[in-house]
Amino acid sequence: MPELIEVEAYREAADRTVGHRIAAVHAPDAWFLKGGTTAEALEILVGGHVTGTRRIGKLLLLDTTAATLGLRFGMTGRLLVDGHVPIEKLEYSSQRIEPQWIRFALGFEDLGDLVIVDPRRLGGVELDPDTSRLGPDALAVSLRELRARLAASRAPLKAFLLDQQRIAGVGNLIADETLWRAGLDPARRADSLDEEESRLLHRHLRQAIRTMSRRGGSHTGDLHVARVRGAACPRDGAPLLRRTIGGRTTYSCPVHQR
DNA sequence: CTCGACTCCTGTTAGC
DNA sequence: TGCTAACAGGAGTCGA
Repeated sequence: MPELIEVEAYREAADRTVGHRIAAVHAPDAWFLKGGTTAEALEILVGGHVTGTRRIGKLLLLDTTAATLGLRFGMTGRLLVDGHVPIEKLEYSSQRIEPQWIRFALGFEDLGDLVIVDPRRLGGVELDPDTSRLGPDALAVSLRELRARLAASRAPLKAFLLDQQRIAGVGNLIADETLWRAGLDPARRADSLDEEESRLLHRHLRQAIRTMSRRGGSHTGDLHVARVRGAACPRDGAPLLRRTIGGRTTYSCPVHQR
């Protein structure tokens, strides 16, 4: 699913639109418009041009001369820009691109469209979204800040990592892969980590994201092949635990994750 | 305030 | 073969 890794690929693709004039807005699905945004309100974008792109966690921001447009992809949202498909394979989503799954599009002068295809409609589009409640991006957070935030949370580690207000960009697959690599039990209270464990979490969060980015997506982790019922830990062969933590299916190794 | 439970969306897949 | 029900998770809301 689109986590930080996929959204960063989307952002790089969206960078093609910088400097191009917005000729049309296509918003056929009112459900997809969030935060009071309407198709009428989106018309203010027409005539302006894109000045830059940003990403905070899983939120992609298109800065334009008229307003900032926030794009969210939920679990099955894909971005197509000028005919390019940044992420070919999206875990848990269909490989096909059906016209009825087009939830939003921008038409550009001298460039193809920017299109959001989202079968399950869990993503959304919002004008000038509030970003003040998002935590630091998972790739940018410092060890000092991570440690401080861990110490302030009694939530299970897994829930801590999934909470976009604490750390932005981590979804279910990055969370499980990171904790598996770090050897930390997803059910551990966040504030129970000592300094060394905090360091491990910080290091493996960055390394896991970097490695999976290089491989091409959040589904390319070493744990991922074992994210099925009854599978064994790829590291030590122990039967993996399958639990619901933080409201999400969580796989972990009872032997090396403590 | 913090945290967990619940809800929404719908294509895919497992199972009868 | 054809159908149903479970499942997937990002994000917001609500209540203890």
